[in-house]
Amino acid sequence: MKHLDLSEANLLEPRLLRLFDALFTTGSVTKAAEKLGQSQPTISIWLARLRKELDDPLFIRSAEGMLPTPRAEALIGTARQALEMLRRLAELRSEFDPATAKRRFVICMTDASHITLLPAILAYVRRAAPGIRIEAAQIGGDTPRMLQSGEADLALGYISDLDAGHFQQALFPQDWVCLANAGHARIRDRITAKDFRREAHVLIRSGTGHQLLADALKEQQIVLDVALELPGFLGLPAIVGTTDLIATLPRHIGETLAHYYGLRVLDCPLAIAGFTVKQYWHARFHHDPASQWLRGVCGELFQQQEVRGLHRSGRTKKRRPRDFPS
Amino acid sequence: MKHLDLSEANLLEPRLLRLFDALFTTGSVTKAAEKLGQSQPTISIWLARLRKELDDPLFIRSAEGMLPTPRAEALIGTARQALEMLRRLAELRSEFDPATAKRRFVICMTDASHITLLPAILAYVRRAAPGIRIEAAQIGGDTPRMLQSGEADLALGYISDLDAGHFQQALFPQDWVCLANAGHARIRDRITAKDFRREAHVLIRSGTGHQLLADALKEQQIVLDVALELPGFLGLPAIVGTTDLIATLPRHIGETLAHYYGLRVLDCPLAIAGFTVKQYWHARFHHDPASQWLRGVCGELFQQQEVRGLHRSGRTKKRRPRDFPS
DNA sequence: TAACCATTATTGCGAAACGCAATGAAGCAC
DNA sequence: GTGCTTCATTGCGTTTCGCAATAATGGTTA
Repeated sequence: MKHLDLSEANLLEPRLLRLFDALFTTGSVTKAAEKLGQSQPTISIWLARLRKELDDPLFIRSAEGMLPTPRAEALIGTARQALEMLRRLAELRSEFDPATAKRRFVICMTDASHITLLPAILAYVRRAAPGIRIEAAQIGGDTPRMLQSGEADLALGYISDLDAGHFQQALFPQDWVCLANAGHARIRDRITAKDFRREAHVLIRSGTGHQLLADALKEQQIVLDVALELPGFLGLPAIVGTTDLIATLPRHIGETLAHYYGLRVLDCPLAIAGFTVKQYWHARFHHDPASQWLRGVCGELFQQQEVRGLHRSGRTKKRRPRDFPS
Repeated sequence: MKHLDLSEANLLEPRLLRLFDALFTTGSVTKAAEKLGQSQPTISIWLARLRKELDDPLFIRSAEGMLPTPRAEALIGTARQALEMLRRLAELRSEFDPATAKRRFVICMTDASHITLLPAILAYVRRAAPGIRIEAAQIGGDTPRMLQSGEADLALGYISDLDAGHFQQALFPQDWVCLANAGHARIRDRITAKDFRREAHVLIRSGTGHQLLADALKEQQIVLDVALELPGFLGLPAIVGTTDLIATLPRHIGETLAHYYGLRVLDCPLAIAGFTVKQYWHARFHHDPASQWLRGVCGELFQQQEVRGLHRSGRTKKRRPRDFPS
């Protein structure tokens, strides 16, 4: 053993504390052995070690049994306190009871999720965990750092190239749909590729899929007639519902908006890469009961059967990502 | 290992507490290893053990180093308290400062010692340990039990057949002298065996040596003219100083009384077994600093050069009595 | 005083645990 | 993809452990 700071040497091990307590209580090495589940010779050796470490005989043999010395009497109180502290440490459990807990969860998500996911989360939480508050934060380049630091508890959406130290769980896949005015003059039950090129369009310049749509258009050398670009989804339903403009969106947000605003949902004629909406959290919180509960809720609400399971981010080679190290 | 009460299992050893603290502080297994004086692989193994015992990863590797989990943050306070308690236990020293201590010492002794020993003890203690109170108790058959229980701290005198578990230290030897009136009509500078038989005597029916004197008289078939028997020493000087009675006493008490009351000290013509005055204490208190101080004082005051050393009571065979077991 | 009993202390040994050099794996920068 | 730092794992010599067997101790009894 390398050199130790002397003030750090010779702290009593729990078994010696237990011995001290048992011997003080019983006055017998034999009885203490029984109490501690060891043999009598073993306990005699432990006593020798305890005597050496405390530099005192501690207990003296007599007709009445092993009697404590003044030093044993002086130390027993502190020894028992130390034992109690160690027991407390062993017994401390992390628990999270949604019915009674009071705390705030910060969930990073896109604007679209405010419409597609947040209402269901909120409804669930208000019913099952009245003391819980939800805060939505913008998903973006800062999201991984926020997850690691604990500023954010969860991220919902699609994050490419997430670095190590995070877990992710697939919720549901996304392909693409077109929205049109229910009373559109030319587009009835389906939209052809020719229609798609001819009609005027409204685009959303934000959100996860925006870049995927742009990539697909470029790749297929299609130039759309973009009559309107919006920074978010706020005015979109009103625009599509009162004009003949076409909107191309991920299915989930598209079907949701169509449902609420009486719009028509059409299969998108353009081949656009799909993606999977996932939930992400940092490995620090993997075992945290509160974190486990929250992502359990989201899993229950949004996960489809065919995407069950979870993944650890980052490169992995031979071995599967571990629940935790060692 | 035999079956243990499950609630007693898995208390953290001090080295794991130290690791927890060091890792929380440094955020690095390598730095924690340096701090704890172990190699990095060793500390990594300890961390694995800590993780298993607390059922949590505790620290997650990141670019910023090893970051604590919520469970680590929840437990670190209690872990540090436990460490502090163990350090306090290790650092607790028994000390006794005569200049400041306030307590009572009970010393068992004979009546004679009230005259021969107690004044010197009292004078010393009042000067060197003003907060100390001395209580004299009667030495007798109950003395060993009182020493063991702590009711008495020390015994001064001669105890035959003291059982195991006690220490003893010789102070001074005792032989016998005769006291006579300084103006005695017939006894001048010496008393012959003939004088001894002819003269009238005063006897003390108590004290350590009384039985030894009786044994010697019986053994030598001498019948003394006992004009007076006293239960104690209280009236003895007045009797011897105003009559022609002879008193036969152990030398120390004899010379002390002669000095105070102007009596004549004569070598005793009768062969009486001598004995050694000792101090006795129980093994429970052997290392107690307060007990050590008190018997150091008595040793300093009363011990003569030729009787230095100490003995453990009770039968011993092959090995010398141990300072303490093991 | 010797024998006996219960309890504590010690010895010798097979088994278990430990610490670390060497090396693999992980995370990140270039 | 390479290189660097740090954490995790492996294999092995060394140390420590628990206990059966037994010695020693303290006290009682005949």
